[in-house]
Amino acid sequence: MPKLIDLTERKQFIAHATWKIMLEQGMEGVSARNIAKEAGLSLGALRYYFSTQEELLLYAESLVFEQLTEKTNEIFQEEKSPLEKIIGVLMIFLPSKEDSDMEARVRLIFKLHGSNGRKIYREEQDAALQAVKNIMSNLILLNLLKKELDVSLETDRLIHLLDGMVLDAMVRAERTTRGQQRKTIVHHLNTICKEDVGR
Amino acid sequence: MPKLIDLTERKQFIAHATWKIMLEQGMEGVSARNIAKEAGLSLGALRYYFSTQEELLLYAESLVFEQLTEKTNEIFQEEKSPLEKIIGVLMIFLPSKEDSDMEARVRLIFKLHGSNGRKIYREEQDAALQAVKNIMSNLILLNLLKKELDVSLETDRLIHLLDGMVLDAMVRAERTTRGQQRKTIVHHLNTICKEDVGR
DNA sequence: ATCTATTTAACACGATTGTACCAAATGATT
DNA sequence: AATCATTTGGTACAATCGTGTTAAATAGAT
Repeated sequence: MPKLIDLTERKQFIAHATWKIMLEQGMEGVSARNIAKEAGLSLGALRYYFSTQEELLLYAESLVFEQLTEKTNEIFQEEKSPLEKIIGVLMIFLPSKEDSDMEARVRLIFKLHGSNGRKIYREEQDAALQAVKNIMSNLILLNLLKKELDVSLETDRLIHLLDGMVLDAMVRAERTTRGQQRKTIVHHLNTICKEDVGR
Repeated sequence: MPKLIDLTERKQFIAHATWKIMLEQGMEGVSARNIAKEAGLSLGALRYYFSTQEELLLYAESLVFEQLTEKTNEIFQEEKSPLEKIIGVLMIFLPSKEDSDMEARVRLIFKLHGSNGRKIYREEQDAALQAVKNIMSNLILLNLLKKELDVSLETDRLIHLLDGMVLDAMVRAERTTRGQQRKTIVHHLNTICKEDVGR
């Protein structure tokens, strides 16, 4: 009796429409009507999947984490050198005009949005922070990190650099290229690693 | 016949009320009524100083630049070592729970807000970017910068680090201390400077 | 064909939005 | 004391907001 519509697939579709509005109009534009229009649904249909706006936003935010984490895991499973994997993972969180994925941009909007109101920032829900922590652990295990470094300080510095680059890419969309981003990342890794990071 | 109310002082007061709302409720909370209530004014009074909401926002944004630039100039005129000045300037752009100034936080909100719609990001209106550029110039003139470095890349890396730290301070307000911020800044400067940066 | 879960459409409600207009109040100048 | 530009408070409007309710339409399983 259930219809053939995959419920989670539909919810994801709506969440993606929400992301698009967040990117084009900011949080001010996130209204049930705007989202319904963007998704090509009626108000009632939207309300069928998400009974309240807060529920929709929570889902849209958790989906960012899920998709970014999945991308990260995929890269880690590829067959490359450890450093190439690390670079690849970091690039996931950097948006550019060359790729149309929204996760990286939306992550930053949600991160800043959390600073308002009473909603608290949950570190374990920040895919980028978790990825950076993993990367730092790997660098230690591989004995690639310069010995005298303060690991927690370097972790912070890397996540801050990442967030700053995302903000820059969003603000200067057309002027930022993937190559420049990679160059910056590689250079930063070189300053904290013993051996020369590839390329 | 003009009344004794200083017009620009009044406009600044309203702009500061706007900042407060931006910090507490985000851009979604920025409405004429909210601002009027926060400033203790009536709708009509608010409209007397700013005939339109866009005009108010433009003024509030330009005021961020003005006040941050003024703070920067003040530090540069103090009698300290060049490196202490540089550190002091960078700290201006880092908010913390210890200081109640809003400029640094509001700057980031405006910067991200500019990514929506067709409003373009103007580099020369980003007080932090201008400060970092000045700092890099000074480092070169003082011959403190490591020679092999790519200056424009290091400029980017520093502004990105700064923006990332601001975002972090806003999101993890209570957990970030001024000392940690200074430590991070000093460490980063040490990685790009020849001599040891003080303290 | 019938049943049932899913999906859509349409409308109503109170609240809030930006903008606008106007009468009253204010205070320095005459 | 009289004058008048400046400043303020109050009200009004059309539009949009989130939410809720209702009935109709749809489509797959039986």
